[in-house]
Amino acid sequence: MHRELLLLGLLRQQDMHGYQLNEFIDQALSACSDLKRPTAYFLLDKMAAAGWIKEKRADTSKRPVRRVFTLTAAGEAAFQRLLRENLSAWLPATFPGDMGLAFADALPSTEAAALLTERRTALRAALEAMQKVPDHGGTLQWVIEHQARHLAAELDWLDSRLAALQAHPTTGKPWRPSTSKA
Amino acid sequence: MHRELLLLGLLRQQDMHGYQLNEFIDQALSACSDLKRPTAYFLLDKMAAAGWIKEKRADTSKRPVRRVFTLTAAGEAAFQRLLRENLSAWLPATFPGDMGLAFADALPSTEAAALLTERRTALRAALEAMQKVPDHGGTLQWVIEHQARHLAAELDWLDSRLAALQAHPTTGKPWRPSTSKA
DNA sequence: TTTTCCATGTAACTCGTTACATGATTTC
DNA sequence: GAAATCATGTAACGAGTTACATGGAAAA
Repeated sequence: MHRELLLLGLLRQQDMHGYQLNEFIDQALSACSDLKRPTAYFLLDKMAAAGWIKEKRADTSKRPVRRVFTLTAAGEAAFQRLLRENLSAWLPATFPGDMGLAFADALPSTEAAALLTERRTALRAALEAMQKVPDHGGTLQWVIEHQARHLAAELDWLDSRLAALQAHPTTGKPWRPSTSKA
Repeated sequence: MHRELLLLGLLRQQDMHGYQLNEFIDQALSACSDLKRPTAYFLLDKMAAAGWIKEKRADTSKRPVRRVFTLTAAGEAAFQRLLRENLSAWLPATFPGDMGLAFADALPSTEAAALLTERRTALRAALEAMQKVPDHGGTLQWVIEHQARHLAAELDWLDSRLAALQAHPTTGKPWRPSTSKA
């Protein structure tokens, strides 16, 4: 649903064609969405069929004939609905890196520490990259701040883990999946 | 990849059949994975075909004939590889709730505040639910702590946003997607 | 005896991605 | 004239989910 919200939100502010949308998402919104080109075209077609947006073919002087999309009244209504839905709900983030953590005690703690240090390096790089994203103002900036907070929390957590690993290296005694009945 | 890691990790500690795996994941690991039943069966078949696990049909006294899975040497190697891969990399979390934030300035700030307050309530509920998850010990506990930290950071951030919204209610001037060329 | 639990599976579908294909236009 | 850019699309695939189907055993 949040992909539709993204496209509607952009088109609401300004008529755009597909290529333009993709470019902007890639550049300015890479932190906040990973929408791919074919997916965007697919969704645009779908929303056009649903009557949320309408397209007009423009600029015959330009070759592949740009399809410029405009929000309809129905599209504006859908945007309002999706926006409220998204803002009011809390959707938990998923951390793919957690799976490794759960089984980290399968390794000697020195090796776990070494691997997590690698992870820390990658994390720092991501943090620095984020600080170079240009400010687009408005609540778009909220997203950047939001992510920055989480990255900071992540770094904190990693450091505390690493410190604990070095303070008292555990001897790798893994937990066991204790189901109620053996 | 992290789904395979999960199944391998569990089977490494103890032979189990599909139903058992699903049950455990649902109960103890709901915070850390959303692996569904049919997906688990599918992956088990795939990993059996790849030679990572082997099944033995057990307990003829019980009806649907349990398929008990055991890790092979190749499976152990795969587990080691996947674990190291996962621990050493940093995979960014995705926040589906961010999309609404980006367009929050489409609403009057009082309404945005009201909606975010709803979100806050849901978040608090999630936090309390997490504190009731039983302790399974080992680094499985790391996952719980990790998520708890992020939930706390999220709550912090939400509160700071809400405070800011109430301090100086903005007048809804949305940002615009400024591509380099108009 | 009827319901619930155990334990399996499969078919159809959605969503999203990768990779490929086209063709004109500006730039070197 | 070759290469990069603009702008579109499509085909094929993969992963994952929903919903459905089966049947015996234990419990009510």
